[in-house]
Amino acid sequence: MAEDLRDKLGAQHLPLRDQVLAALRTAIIDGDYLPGERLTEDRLAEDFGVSRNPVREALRVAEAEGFVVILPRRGAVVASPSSGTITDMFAVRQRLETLAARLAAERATAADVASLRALLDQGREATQRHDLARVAELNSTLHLRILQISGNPWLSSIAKSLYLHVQWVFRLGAAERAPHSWAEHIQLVDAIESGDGDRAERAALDHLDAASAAAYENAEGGYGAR
Amino acid sequence: MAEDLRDKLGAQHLPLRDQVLAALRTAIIDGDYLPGERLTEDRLAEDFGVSRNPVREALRVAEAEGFVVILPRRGAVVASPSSGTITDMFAVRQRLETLAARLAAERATAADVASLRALLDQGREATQRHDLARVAELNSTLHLRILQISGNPWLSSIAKSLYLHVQWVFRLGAAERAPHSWAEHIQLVDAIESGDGDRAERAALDHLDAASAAAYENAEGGYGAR
DNA sequence: TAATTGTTCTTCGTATACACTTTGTTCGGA
DNA sequence: TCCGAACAAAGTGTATACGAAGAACAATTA
Repeated sequence: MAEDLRDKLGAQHLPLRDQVLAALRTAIIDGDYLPGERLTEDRLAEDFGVSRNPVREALRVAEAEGFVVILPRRGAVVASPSSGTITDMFAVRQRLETLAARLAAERATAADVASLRALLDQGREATQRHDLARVAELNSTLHLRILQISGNPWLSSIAKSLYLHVQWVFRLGAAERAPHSWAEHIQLVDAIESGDGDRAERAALDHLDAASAAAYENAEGGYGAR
Repeated sequence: MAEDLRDKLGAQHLPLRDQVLAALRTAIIDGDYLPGERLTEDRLAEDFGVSRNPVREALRVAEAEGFVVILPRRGAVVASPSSGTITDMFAVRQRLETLAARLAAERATAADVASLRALLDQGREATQRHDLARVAELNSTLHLRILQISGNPWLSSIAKSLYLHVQWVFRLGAAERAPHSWAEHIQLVDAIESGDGDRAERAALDHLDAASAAAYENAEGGYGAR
């Protein structure tokens, strides 16, 4: 990689607040900070080894993204995704990801399709190796890639954020449903390659239906306010 | 999300950062700060009469919302909505607002419908008085109200943010197309009242098509990168 | 027991300091 | 005149300290 060169030129010293935000997000998604848990500024500052300022800025963005709730004069707590919001999230995702699939089908170049197929291959391989973590990672990458191919930045950024939340909820509910979702992925990529928007949309819909059904199986008795 | 908690506890404080954020948003939407304009922290702090901290926190959120772009070590500039993003925004809005209309139709109570009708009446009245500002305001309120009735917080917050951006782009492109949009609004509310999701979705679609067509008429020669 | 008071924790906002980048300017030399 | 390097200015990024005020909880009192 030529990145070491750029590092030397000091081009991108990404601000502490962004590192903190990223760390905070993954900590929440990974369940290191559990829903309802209190996140005082001092504590986070200490956890991440920075001063309070970057922490505060990261918290504001995390609030805007829905990962934490900030109570005036009382500070931040990790948000509690209720089973209600799962339904809501999937309803929105359905509209958004079907659109993404359609746009991707209409705009995908040969190179785009090739990159999707490559991910599919890696996914099949990882599934055979029972490398669940890798499968989940590839799953994300595939979805994000489709969003990117759709070429609509709004769609992309909104769906990306939703997708993170879905991951979060999934992990809280323990199981990842990875194994059988790859068949649907193949359908989806086939449809995108065909350039048929309707077909791509239908494939995305099937995929989401299955995903939301799986989410509900996991969700039984998992969430609840506290 | 957890709004019920909120208004119970930290009643009516309204942190400065939120006031600054609101002021910043409206300043940008109203064109007081023009796209590409540089927003130094000191300047904003002075404009709003606060210190740098609240300003910084507001800026981070404004960045997450897409109103400003923050260049590392160089500060914030007002974002430049290009004509490309208008198409993208309307594509997403179409998916989202049709969903909102459907959900609203399925869930609206008699009181909900009444509040929509009240807005409609006020809108008709304001139109007769040629009070354009008021008409635009009622227009927003109506849409936001429908989102609220949909009962899906994700949908609501995402669409709300998109809606703000649409307003922004509209104002930059000068004209507001308020006058003839009320007929469509009436159709929409009628459909919601009927409880027929399909019909409501169709009405929302018609409305958006008209709006996006109007946006394009305005947009001709309006935007352009700088 | 119920109400009141006090203490403590923590956020919120202000102020200040300083390192480091980026940008703009000036000035000497070809 | 033009070029480039040294220098100065502006502004962000981060840390730290401090006072004010709200909220929670414990202690005290009626």
